[in-house]
Amino acid sequence: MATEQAAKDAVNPAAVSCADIDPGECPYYLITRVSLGATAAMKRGFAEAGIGFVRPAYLGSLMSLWREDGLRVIDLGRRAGLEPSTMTGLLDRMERDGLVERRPDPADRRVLKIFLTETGARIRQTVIGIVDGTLLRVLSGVGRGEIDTLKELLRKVLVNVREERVEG
Amino acid sequence: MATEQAAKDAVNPAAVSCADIDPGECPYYLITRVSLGATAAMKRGFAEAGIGFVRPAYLGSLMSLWREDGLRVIDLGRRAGLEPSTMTGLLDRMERDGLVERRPDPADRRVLKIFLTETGARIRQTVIGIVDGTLLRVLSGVGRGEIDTLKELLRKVLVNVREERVEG
DNA sequence: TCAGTATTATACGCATACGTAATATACGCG
DNA sequence: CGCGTATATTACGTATGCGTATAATACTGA
Repeated sequence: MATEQAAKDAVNPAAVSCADIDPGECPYYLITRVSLGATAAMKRGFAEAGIGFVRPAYLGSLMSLWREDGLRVIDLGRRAGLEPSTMTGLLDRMERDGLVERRPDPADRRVLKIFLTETGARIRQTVIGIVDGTLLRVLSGVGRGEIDTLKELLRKVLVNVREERVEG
Repeated sequence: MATEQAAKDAVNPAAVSCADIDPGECPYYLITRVSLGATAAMKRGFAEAGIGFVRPAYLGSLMSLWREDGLRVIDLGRRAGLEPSTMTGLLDRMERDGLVERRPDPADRRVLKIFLTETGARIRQTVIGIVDGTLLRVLSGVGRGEIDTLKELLRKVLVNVREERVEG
């Protein structure tokens, strides 16, 4: 029956409950610690490659700019998944570190367009290599199919948390 | 053959590469955004339940103290997965918000033991209910077996990033 | 005993992220 | 045209986390 199938596939409270208070069993604990640990691994990867001025937080913006240079602050934030107010400080640091520069848009004086510097453009392949290498290490022992599953599940959760935000 | 099996199970670079620069395909992007989104959802859950003074960052420490009250700062940090220097500020805020208190240990004057206040102990069931409820929403549409898979994969990754840290 | 080392917690500076408020500019409608 | 609204960005305060340095205390071996 459809009902039985639905019940079978439904979330089982026991599978997500943190009532027994074992961090290793709490998805929230796992996600946040993995996120912190992966960020630390990225930071170390950049430092060891001699480009410690590239911070993990820059990745979303750099990736977006490598794909399309000269984006507005707000569009860059949308693609990186960050609030506009977060972008200000981030871009301050990226500018300080010589990766991007802000240029006014003559067509709309409210707008600043973000452009890669020569350095920001040049490090592209190096950075991608470090990100991929770090992911290989962090995901070592996880099979290819499992990685696809992981990505699929995380994408689903990401949709849920974004809807949460909108509803509120 | 063992070799063929190993090759089959090995991480496929194509599965983790961020070279095509699509955030939705990059596990690092997914993990960090899900972590931020889940934390925001927890924060909202507490606020809506009228206990906004409970912050998501307190969860690891609260869970540990509900299990065993009177832990030292360093042991609390180990269980919550946080550095000692991070614990100082966290405990400052938890103390300010009336959830815990520091008490000297007569047996070792370097040590401060952390105890739940009456409030900190009383909110236990409420907090666990909100955490579980938030996880149910965030994981809605994800089947029970998938959640177990997700947890298993995250635990494996967590081990990897912790080894990374030690080796460095 | 006491000199050297280890442990515990904190202090401080920095990075990263959010929300709210303020500022400057653009746009739409009468 | 000009007024009210919308948009883009920044400013500011706060939370959360790390690393390094420091202070106080404990331990250990000669």
